[in-house]
Parts: sequence; structure tokens; C-alpha cells
Amino acid sequence: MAVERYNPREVEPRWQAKWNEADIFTTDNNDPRDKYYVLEMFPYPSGRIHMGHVRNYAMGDVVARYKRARGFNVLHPMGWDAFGMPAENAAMQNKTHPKAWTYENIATMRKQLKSLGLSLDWSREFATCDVEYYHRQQHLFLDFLEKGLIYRKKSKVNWDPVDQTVLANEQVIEGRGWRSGALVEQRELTQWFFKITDFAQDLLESLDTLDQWPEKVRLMQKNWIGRSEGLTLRWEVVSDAAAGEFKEVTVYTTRPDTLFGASFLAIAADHPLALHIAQSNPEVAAFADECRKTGTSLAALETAEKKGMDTGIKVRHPLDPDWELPVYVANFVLMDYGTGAIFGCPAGDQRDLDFARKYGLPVTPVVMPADADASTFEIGDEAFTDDGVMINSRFLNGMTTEAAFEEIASRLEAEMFNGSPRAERKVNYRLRDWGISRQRYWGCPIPVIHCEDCGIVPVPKQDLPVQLPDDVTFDKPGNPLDRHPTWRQVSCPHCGKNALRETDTMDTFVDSSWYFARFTAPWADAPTEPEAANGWLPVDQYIGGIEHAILHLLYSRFFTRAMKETGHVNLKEPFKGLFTQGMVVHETYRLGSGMNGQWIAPADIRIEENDGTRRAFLLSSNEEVTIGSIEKMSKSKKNVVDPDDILASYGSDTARFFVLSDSPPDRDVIWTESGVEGSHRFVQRLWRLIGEAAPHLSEIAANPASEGEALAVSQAAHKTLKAVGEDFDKLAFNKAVARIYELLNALAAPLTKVAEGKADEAYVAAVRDASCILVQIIAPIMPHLAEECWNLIGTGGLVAKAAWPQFDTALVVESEITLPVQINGKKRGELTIARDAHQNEVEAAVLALDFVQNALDGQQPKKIVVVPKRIVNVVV
RNA sequence: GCGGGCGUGGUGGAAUCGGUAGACACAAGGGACUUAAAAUCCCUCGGCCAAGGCUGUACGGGUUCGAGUCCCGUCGCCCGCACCA
Repeated sequence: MAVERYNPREVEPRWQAKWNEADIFTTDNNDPRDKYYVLEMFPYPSGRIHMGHVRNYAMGDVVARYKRARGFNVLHPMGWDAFGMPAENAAMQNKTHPKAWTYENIATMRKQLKSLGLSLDWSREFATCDVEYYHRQQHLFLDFLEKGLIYRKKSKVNWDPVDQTVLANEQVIEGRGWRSGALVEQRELTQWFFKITDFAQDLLESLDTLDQWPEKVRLMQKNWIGRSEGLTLRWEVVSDAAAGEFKEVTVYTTRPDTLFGASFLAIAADHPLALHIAQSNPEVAAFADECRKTGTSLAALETAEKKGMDTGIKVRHPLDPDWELPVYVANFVLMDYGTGAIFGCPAGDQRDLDFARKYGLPVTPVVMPADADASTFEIGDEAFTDDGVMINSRFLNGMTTEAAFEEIASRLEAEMFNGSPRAERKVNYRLRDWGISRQRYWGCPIPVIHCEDCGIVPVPKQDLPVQLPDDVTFDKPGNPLDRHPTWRQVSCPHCGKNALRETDTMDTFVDSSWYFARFTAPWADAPTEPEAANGWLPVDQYIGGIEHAILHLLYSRFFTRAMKETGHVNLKEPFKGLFTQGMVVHETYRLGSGMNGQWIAPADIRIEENDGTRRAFLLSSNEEVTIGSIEKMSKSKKNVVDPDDILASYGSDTARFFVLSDSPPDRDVIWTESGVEGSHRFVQRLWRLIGEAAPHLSEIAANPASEGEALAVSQAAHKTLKAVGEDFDKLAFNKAVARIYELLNALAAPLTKVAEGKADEAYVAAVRDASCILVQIIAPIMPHLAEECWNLIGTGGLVAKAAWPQFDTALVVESEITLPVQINGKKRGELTIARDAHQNEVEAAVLALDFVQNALDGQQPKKIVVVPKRIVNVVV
């Protein structure tokens, strides 16, 4: 019989409505079953969802639906990371209010997400710009402040001297402001900081407990925290009028063993000594100013050419009073790290070597490889940075690097200089405290008041929330809160005098550092309901982009610790399992070249393919378009595919199935139109095969076959069921998809046979069992299609509420296995033998094989390697 | 610059712990059905030579009975670098 084509436009909204009616995705905190919290990183409401969102949320939804079928009480919420710069940029460009712009975007994107049929608990939805949310964030801020986890200090920002405003790093392009084009300067402001460094050691050590995180993310965090063991070492300044009061310079070094290879000291442009010298030395002052024009991003600083300026000051070597070294100001030494001063050993550090070559400073090799010859070992263009044997280092000669470190450290620790030890062992971290002050409007106001008499006064909790005023304008650069006529005016909670509100708002990373905890009780008056938070947390499976591997995840780990210290939760690690998914990428198309070229959207072209050559043409004019490289979907390159277009033509199930197919989920997926069509063909094929057989299937109860013709059908279904469950447990969605294809291929002929009425009862029962399994394993990926098929087979109820089926153990084990047989490591044939055959039996059977006999040519084999159940290798 | 990752047919990828390289899909080619097209179904599909074999996982080395997988080096691409989210 003929079956109508599957029409997702009709089917998908219908099932979404049924799920709503049955209210099956709303989560009850008091449900006694085992909990499972699956969370995808919440989106920034940029305007419309993109394919990256579809992929991210499809993955989370598969996990949520699968775990629900497995009997867990699943929490799967959604919200909006809604504060941030784009809303202010839009306000400046389009004269819209950030609040209106943001909530309109949220409305659009919520509608788009709902059409995907995600199994989300929408009753817990919030946006970080909701007053109810940032109210509680201010509550947390006050608690952290009270605990001593927050302080103020001076720190640098990118300052645009034309727009008179602070710029984000991404707004600094090649050292210039993105709007004004003016050279950016560094400027110091007093800003608020979270003391993340208090937890540096714990954040580092606890990485070992995160065994469900990708190894690479743990490694990146470890390197980011950057624990090093070294020495602070004081150098005596050779008396000099220019040095003034400065009698010594303290450096931090992790390589005290290379001390005899030192050839200069380098200090940061903002080092107190540099600042002092700059007062009397215009050259140094000019150079330091130049260093300050690089902007504040580390990448910009480090890719800049390494430069320095001799201060004229000299220091004495700690181990030789007759040895004097020059002190440079250098642009690669950072005031934020260590002591803001280093000693340069050109032979043992590439940066120091480049610097020494540039300024004609001596290069003395002090470490050489263990097997090198001390009399001939030289440093050319490359420093020797490995461990080895000490040379040219007086009493250290012949020692290992490690022993030399210990020798220098203990000698200098014991030596007194100006009344205190010359050196001290010190553990240092690269991690810096987290600066959260932003001079912007669209963020969470920092709830403090500045009073002339009382200083900094926290806003009393009963006065929260400190609400953002709505009546602001964006016609001028700078922070609208600063120039608001009345908002700042407030009386001091202490003394009642006129005082001023803090106008800095919080970094948006703060908003995203605890939203996962808020989802557990978004209605709570306090930031969390501890019982709910402790019950649900940690998040069992967190899914998001690799671009958040360091900052967002590290800040969230810090926040959870800080919330523990302030009694809002009682755990340290917020995310038990982490999965980082890849991006969705697409070909680019370009019309014309060079300056006149323009990017063309995929929707505006058609592709022709002849003899393997693909050419693209503009739909409107038939002009040929150049096919460019495959890149991350971005507005600027126009290589975006709007999920709405895909949903309109293929439906949500096809889109979800496609983004989970082919590519491993942690790698990028290339969006291709032909790939989507392939996925859609599968949807139609499954619908047709099930639909044609359904009238017969619905008449007979499911029953797997244990013998006869139908055995193969049941074996295929149960093996796939087992494998797909394991794949879902590992988030290996692409493998699950491949197995689903395989199963449908295996069921195609049996389903047709049933449809044609040529099957006996036992066969139909086995096919029905297999069909139900098929429908249940596709249900997490293609929930609408699954409900429609489920209904057609006449199973009753919703698949979304059905328990995950059990596979039959007897159907998934093989009694015989086929082993590949190699001769000298190359496959030459196969051996089929009982699964539980003993090693001796396998060897005997292999030696009896014709091709083995031929290869041996009468001789004895040198060796036979038998890897049980895997392979046999005969060495002749 | 520093830190992290990736590289397998025409294409996306599979290969669980070092054990049959190319599962599954896309594209392409051929055939069946059709008045025709679409849809569907069947076959072929890394390269080289005729079988049988040789060769092949970015490139160059190494370890091993056996390497896509481990080690060393090179090249290319991607992510992060603290005020994008």
C-alpha cells in the first residue's frame, strides 16, 4: 500500500502540543527518582539562533530524552545570557533601547528553540538581565565582599582618547579603536576584583577529580593556572644618582640554576624603578610610553617585536660582587606576573636570546645536553631550554639542572643581604585575580555606595535590587550611568549624607558563573535554595563550545567555591561531566575578487556538479561565483544557514538528525545541502517502511525470535539496541546514527515482506519487536517522527514517556567469531572458530590453513601471536 | 609569541586497549521501474598493474611480531590568551 509522504510541518507542532498538554518536561524537585542534570551553555540573545545552537541543543536534548527513558528525574532548563556589549552597540546604531532589543531577541529565539521540539523545562527559564536574577547576583556580591573575596585595586584598561571610552580587547584592532581609529592607550582605573587566586592551588589540584572532563580542557586549565616553583632573588643596585632610593631589584625566576648565564635584568615599563628613572631620563620615559600604547591584550603584547631600553642602571651579580649587569626596561616583561622583573639568561631562554642578540649582550651557555662536549658546545640561533648538565657555572659545573637549582636556592636562602635572606623559595601562579568592573550600562550594577565620610559602603540587602534605570541615552560615548541626572544620587546607608552609587557594572562572565545553580530553584528569594541546589548539583553533563574551555569554566569553578564559603551551596565542582562540541562550518562563496569582491549567502546560489567539478552560480543573474574555503559560520562571510529555512523545508527532526550525523560531536561539522537532503531521505524512508508495514504490525504483539528465519532480524535489532545505548552514554551520536542507518538497512526487506502480507505470525512479531526498538532508539534524536511511528504501530502512549527497552542477552552474543590471520603483520586470510576456543586450538587451526601452509613452505613458524578474540599473526 | 587541539578515499567520517584501514553516509557512474521525470530499488566506487599482488591514514624518521593509533622532527589548519560571549 502507498503511504503519504511524511509532512513535518503538520506533524511536529502536533506532537509538541501533545507534550505540552501532558506536561512531561516540567521537572519536580521532589521527585524521588535518581536525578540527572543536563545543561547546555545558555545562548547570548543575538537575534536569531544559528546552526551551532541547533547542534548544541540537539546534543543536550538527546541526553535528556535518553536519560529520561532510563528512569532518571531529568533537569533540562534553558535561559539567556542576556547582558553584554552587543545590546549597547545596537542601541548606538539603531536607537533601540538595550532592554527592548534584548527581550525582543529573546522572544524570537525562544520561538525558534521551541520549534526544535527540545525537551526543556521552560517553567524555569530566566534571562540574566531579569531584575529577579541580577538582584540575587548582587546578594552574592555582598556576601563575597563580606567574606573578603572581593577587593579594589588599580588596573589597566584600553582607553580610546577620541571616543573617551574604555574599549574591550576585541574593539582594539591593530592597536587602534574600532570606531575612532585612534591609537589606543593604557589607562589605570580603580576596579573591583574577585580573589580567584585564593583558590589557585585548589582549582589546580581538583582538576584531577574531574575525570569526566576532556583531558585537553584540564590541561589547558592547568597551564592557565600556571603553578611554578622558583625563587625570588634580590639584586643590589650599583649606587647611581638616577636610581635614587632604589637599593635593590627583586626578580622572580624558575631557573636559578642558570644564574651564571645571566647577562641583563629586564623590568616592566610600570615597574616602580622604571617609573622613577623615567622622571629623569626622557628616553626611558618615551619608551615606557610606547609600551603603554600596545593595549592590554596579552596576545598583542607577545606578538609585538621584543624591544628594550637601557636604563643606564647597573646591578651586582648575587654570586660575584665584581660582576655588573645592565638593567633594561623591556616590553615583554609584565608587571602583573611575578615581581615585574626578570634576569635574562640568553643561552637558556629563546626570548632572552633574541633580546641579547638585538642589543649585543653576552651569551654564555650554562646548560648543555648530557652527551655534548663542554669545550665545543655553543649557542647559535636557538637557546637550549631543556634540562642537562651545568657548564661555565663555577661551583655548579657538572651538576644536573635539578641539583644546580637546589644548590643555588639553598646557598642564597642562607645568605643575608641588607638584613634579610638574599633569596626565598616561592610558588607562583600565572593566574591573576578576576577584574569584574566594566564601565558600561548593560550589566549587573555593582551594589556599593561611595560616601565621602564612610568610604565604600555596601548597599544593605534590604535595599536590593539596585536597578538599572531605563531612561538612558546612547548618543554619547562613555557609561550612561555616569551621566544619568539622578540615578547616582543616594544617601549613605551609614551616615545618611549625600553619597554616590558605584557606576561600574559587572563583567558578563559573572552572570554565567552561577546560572546553573539558579536553575535548581529560580523562584527562590535568596540566590539559591540550598537544598535544591545541593540535590541537583553538580551538573551531570554540561555541553558547550571549546572556546569556553578556560575562562567561563574556571570562573564557574571559582564561583562555586565562593558560594560554598558563603553558604549557598555545599560543593566545589559545578560540572561533573563536560563535553565540548565542535562548530558548524560552511563553504564560503564570493563574487568578484579583491576590494570589489563580496560574500554571497548559500541561499542565493545554486551548485552544479560535472565530472567531479563543482561550480557555483548566483540564482538571480547566473553569474559564476568562486567557491571558497570552509569556515565557521559568520555574518561577515555570509556563510550562514538560517535554521528557520531548514525547519521550514525539512523540519526539526531532519535538522537534528543531520547535525548529529557524520562528524564526531567534539569536532566541527560541515553543513552541506546534500547532506541535509540525505538525512531527509532517511526520515522519509523510515516513515514509508514503517508506515507500509504498520497495518500488519499493529495486529500482533511484539516478540523477538529465538530461531528460524526471523532470528537475524531480532539479532540485528538487539545488537543495535545495545550498541546505541553505549553510544549515547558516551555522547557518540555520530556512531549511533551510523548504527541506526545499518539497522534500517537490515529491516528494509523484512518490513517490506510484512507489508506485502508474506510473513507468518512469528516473523511479524519479531519485526514488530525490531520496529519498536528502532523507533525508541531514534526517539531521542528525532522525537516527532518517533511519536508518529509509535502511534502508527499502535503501541499506545508517548515514546517520550516510554522506558528504554532491554536488549536480550542471548541475541547479542555470537557463538563463533572470525579472526583475521596475518603473516608477518599482513592480513592473508581469516579463521572462523568457536568464540571460546582455547589458544592452542586457535594455533592448531591457523597452522592447518592452506595459505599458512604455503607461506611456511615446510618450515616451523618463528612465532605465533594470538590476541584472544582479535587477531592471529604468524611470523615466518 | 605562548598554551591546547586536529590532519584517513572525490567528500563527512569509522576503526573500543597497538591488532582486518575506509563501517555508515554524501557525491559520482551504471542498471531496473516509468510515455517521461521525480521518488524508489539493485550494482560499482582509495591508487596502480590484467588475475594475483603491490601501495596507501599530511610529510620525514623511530619503537614493535604488528602503527591511523606510541615516540622524535617538519608542514598545514583550528581554538584560547584574562573587557566578545
